[in-house]
Amino acid sequence: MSWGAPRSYPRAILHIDGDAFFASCEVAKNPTLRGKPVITGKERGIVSAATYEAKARGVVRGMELHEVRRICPDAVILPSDYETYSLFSHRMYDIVRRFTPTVEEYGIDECFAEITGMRRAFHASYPEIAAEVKRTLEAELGMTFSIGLSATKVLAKIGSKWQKPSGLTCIPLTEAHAFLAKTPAERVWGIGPNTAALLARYGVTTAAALAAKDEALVRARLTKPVQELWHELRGEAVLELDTEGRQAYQSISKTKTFTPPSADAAFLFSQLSKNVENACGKARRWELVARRVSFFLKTQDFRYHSLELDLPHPSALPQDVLRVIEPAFARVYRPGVRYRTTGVTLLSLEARGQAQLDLFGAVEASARLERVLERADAVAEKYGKHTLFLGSSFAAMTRHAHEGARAEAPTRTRALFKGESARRRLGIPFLGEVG
DNA sequence: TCTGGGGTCCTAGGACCC
DNA sequence: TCTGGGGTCCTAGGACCC
Repeated sequence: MSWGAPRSYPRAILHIDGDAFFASCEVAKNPTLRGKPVITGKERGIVSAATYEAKARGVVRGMELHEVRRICPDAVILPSDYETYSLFSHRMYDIVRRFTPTVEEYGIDECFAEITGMRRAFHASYPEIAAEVKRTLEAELGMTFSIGLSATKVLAKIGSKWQKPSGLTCIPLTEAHAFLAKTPAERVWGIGPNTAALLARYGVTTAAALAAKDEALVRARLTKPVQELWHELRGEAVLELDTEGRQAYQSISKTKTFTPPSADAAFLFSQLSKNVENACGKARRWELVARRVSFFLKTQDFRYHSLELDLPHPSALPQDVLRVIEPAFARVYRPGVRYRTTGVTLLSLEARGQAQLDLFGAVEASARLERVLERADAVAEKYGKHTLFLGSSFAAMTRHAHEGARAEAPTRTRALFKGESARRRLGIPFLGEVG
């Protein structure tokens, strides 16, 4: 800024981050846990979140639970309770919105908030407002938060990470350089391992070095996301807060990793079929239909092989999606190659009601199926998710199925019903009879 | 964190079309 | 038919985030 010294806060943006959020929610929910090493993730067998008491004993994210029990025998290990975490998350957003309407919900445990121009209203400086937000959150939610205050989102993010837990780090532009000099490039929001490696080739290993780079070089050699970071690190806000929240999903995906990896076509297709069923179920819950679908197989060495396809008409029915994937499967699958993960993504989503009619009545035919699926969804809700599934998903539902399954082209999608008595009671036909 | 699941956005190159 | 240039659209894959 050649025209003068930078103002401390041309914009005032907070980044607010819940400390050890899932574990903290458990403590807030059950105060007798306070002060104890508490861990969530029991259902996965690895640590999802750990309180600072647990971290002090050497527990880290991703650690296996038997290891946790060895190094910290008195750890309280709990299953994840996402409904509670989501509730606390919304309470956090609502509290912050009492201070400013400009709040971006970003992840379950964090948000951005802009308080530019609000000093007069609060009769307080920006750091004082930030401190009051922090105090209020902690008093009302019973957990601690780490907050960063600066002129851009990227700088505020650096601030909230600066001191954890329960930190309040203010980075006025007049002092930004000292912070950036101590921030490794790869710790900047938006710089991952690949970009960090690229920057290192230009001699850039700290945030300060990136901010100091010549604009011409940045424009010519670096990607748009990095160019935006360059502006943000220099105190020029180019990433605006998104206060709209999620209007709709851009895509819905379901993936599954299995061990050991498999080269069995029938098994892999049945995994994809299950992915399709799950993704379609989510789409129907959101009353969305997809125009396109992509699926992938991931090899043992983490290479993706994928294909993106049009659906004949917008749909959230697994049968419609599988009819498109089935003939394309062979274009992706290579015999003899072992795959570790399958995945399906529904794309070009739109609200269910606005699906256009096509000339051949496919929509009407689907509508009949849809009614059946609605009943099936009701069964799932009542009796559990795996009561009812497509015949093509069968191998995936059966333990060790791939060891015995034959590697031949997947058969037509046919329904299979496990809970015969429940089916009769609810008057649900076999899916295959209807399709 | 040698690697789980669910997302978003960007980009390079090919196809297609004047 | 060859040559050239340039635009748009599509898609596979990359990169990053929580």
